[in-house]
Amino acid sequence: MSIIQKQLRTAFGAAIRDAYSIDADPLLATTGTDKFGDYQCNAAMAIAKQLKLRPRDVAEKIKSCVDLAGMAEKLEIAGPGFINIHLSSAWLATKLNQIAADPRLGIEKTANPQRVVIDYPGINVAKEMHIGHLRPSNIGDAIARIIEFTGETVIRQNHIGDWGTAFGMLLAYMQEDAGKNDAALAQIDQFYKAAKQRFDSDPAFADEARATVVRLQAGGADELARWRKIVDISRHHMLEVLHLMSVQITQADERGESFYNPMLADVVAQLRAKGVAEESEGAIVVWVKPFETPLIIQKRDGGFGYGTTDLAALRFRTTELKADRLVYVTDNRQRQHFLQFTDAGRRAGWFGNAGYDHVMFGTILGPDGKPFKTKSGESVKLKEVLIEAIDRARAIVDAKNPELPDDQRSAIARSVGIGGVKYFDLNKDRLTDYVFDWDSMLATEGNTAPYLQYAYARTQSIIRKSGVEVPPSAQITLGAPEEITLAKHILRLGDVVESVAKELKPHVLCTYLYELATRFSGFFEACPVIKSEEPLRSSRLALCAVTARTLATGLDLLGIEHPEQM
RNA sequence: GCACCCGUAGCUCAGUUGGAUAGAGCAUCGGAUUUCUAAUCCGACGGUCAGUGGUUCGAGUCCACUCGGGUGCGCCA
Repeated sequence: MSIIQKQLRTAFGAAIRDAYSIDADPLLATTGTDKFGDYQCNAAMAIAKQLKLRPRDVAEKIKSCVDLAGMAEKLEIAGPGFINIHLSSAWLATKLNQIAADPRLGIEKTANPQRVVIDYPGINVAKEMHIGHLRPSNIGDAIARIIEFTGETVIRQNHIGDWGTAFGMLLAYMQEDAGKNDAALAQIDQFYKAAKQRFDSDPAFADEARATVVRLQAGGADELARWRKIVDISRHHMLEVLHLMSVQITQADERGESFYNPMLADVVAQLRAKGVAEESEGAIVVWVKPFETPLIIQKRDGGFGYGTTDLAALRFRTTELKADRLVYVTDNRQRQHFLQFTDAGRRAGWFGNAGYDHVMFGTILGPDGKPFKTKSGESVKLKEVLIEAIDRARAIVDAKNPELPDDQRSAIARSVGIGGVKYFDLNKDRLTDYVFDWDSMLATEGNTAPYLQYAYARTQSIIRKSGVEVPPSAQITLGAPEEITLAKHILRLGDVVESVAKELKPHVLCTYLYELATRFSGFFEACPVIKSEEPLRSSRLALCAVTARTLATGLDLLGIEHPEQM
């Protein structure tokens, strides 16, 4: 929960009630610029309009009624009726000391935890992970961590693509040669492409592929065994890559499309019974308002598609998993499909009271501004990208800090390389497409992971050199402007976390952390710590320690590591 | 044809339920270092917020239309 905003909101809400006997939103906001103070209450204009009074008079009245209990140094009325709030540095210091003593930095867990089902990263089986899996893995993971941190019960669902007609052609292709059955994933990836080519060009093979799907879906023992083998190989690879990029997904989170297969017929039957679905051109479909093409629930040949699976999963999550909130992390290209199947699900009554968020994101582009592909037009393998990130980071570490032991440089390179890729991806609003650019990701200047990690390493360096074993619990006093600026920012973490958990926009947390790092750098330049006399030394050391924990907490929530030294 | 997303500084992007003189970074230029890690900091330059009209105390933000870019749309996922 927030520390500053919540108190201000309560105080101004009460003041408005005292002054006008109405409940109005205090319309609290940060000022954005220091000269207007730290926060502002913008309620006076709205209330003045509602009650037909003069805004400045309303602002005066609110100001005279509000009791901030020492929070503010002064309140000023400006412009048409803004009430600017300048926080008191003594009050800030008190609050900062409170959160410094709290393992969760003063951020309370929610009183009534919700069950939040998060669907990510939705990887397809039988193919190596590629660059397209970076964003759902990364964004979904950050969102899961953040929501979990607020105290909600997070249920991760890795809705892998482990079912469907593609497996028919893959199994049929592999069946042609017994040797292919022991293939590794890299080969299966090749088989998949070859099988698809055969499927498109060879009608006899296509028929065999379709027949194989039917046998698989009917539970044919041989087909099932070979299918399981492919899934196992794929899972091994998937978990390895996700682990390499520090994504918190385990096999226990896996609930693939195949899981829902036994429910699909019932889903269709229910939708027909409820009058949501109808027959059209031999298929069973659901028509959704503005769209000219329907959602197909059952194909003319009797088979089911992903729309049916998504509906089955929706129903499963609200009924069996008892979800209070459903979060889906997918490409924005699936927007229409999500509008369609969620509308169908809503009409069927399968949402219950659960909230719903479709977390969409844009495309990663290559240097040419088109979706990122290799020169030959192949998809870029995610594992290779991650390895290259680590290699590039290693070269930077070697150049900057050659005296560190070899294994430590390797560990730093991993944190910086992976962190650089992840932060670059999280740092922008999700919907913007971006060009994959190594130099920008791994730059040590600007709003990048290495800059944040460096700031953290500096906090640790000071603490290390201070000779104090345990981070000091000394009282923080705020004197220098850089100290006050830093303190104000630290105290905003709760507001930011709350906002990100609600809006599901990790880039807001990135911006917060970047500003935190710049403010720490300003403090670092202007305020000597170790060289200062007591009690200033201990106070500043404690300020470093709480800054460090704030940075570390934020980076943890983004799934980005923070080495002690760089 | 139908639908969705986007358009802000030379470049990459922020801009919280509508709030004050639209902010950062990169690049460019100019400064700071016998350092607590310079993987740093300070300053300068840089804007018809694609356009037009509307809503109101107030619009980058909301509404309508236009232009421009991207994407998705019956039996694949």
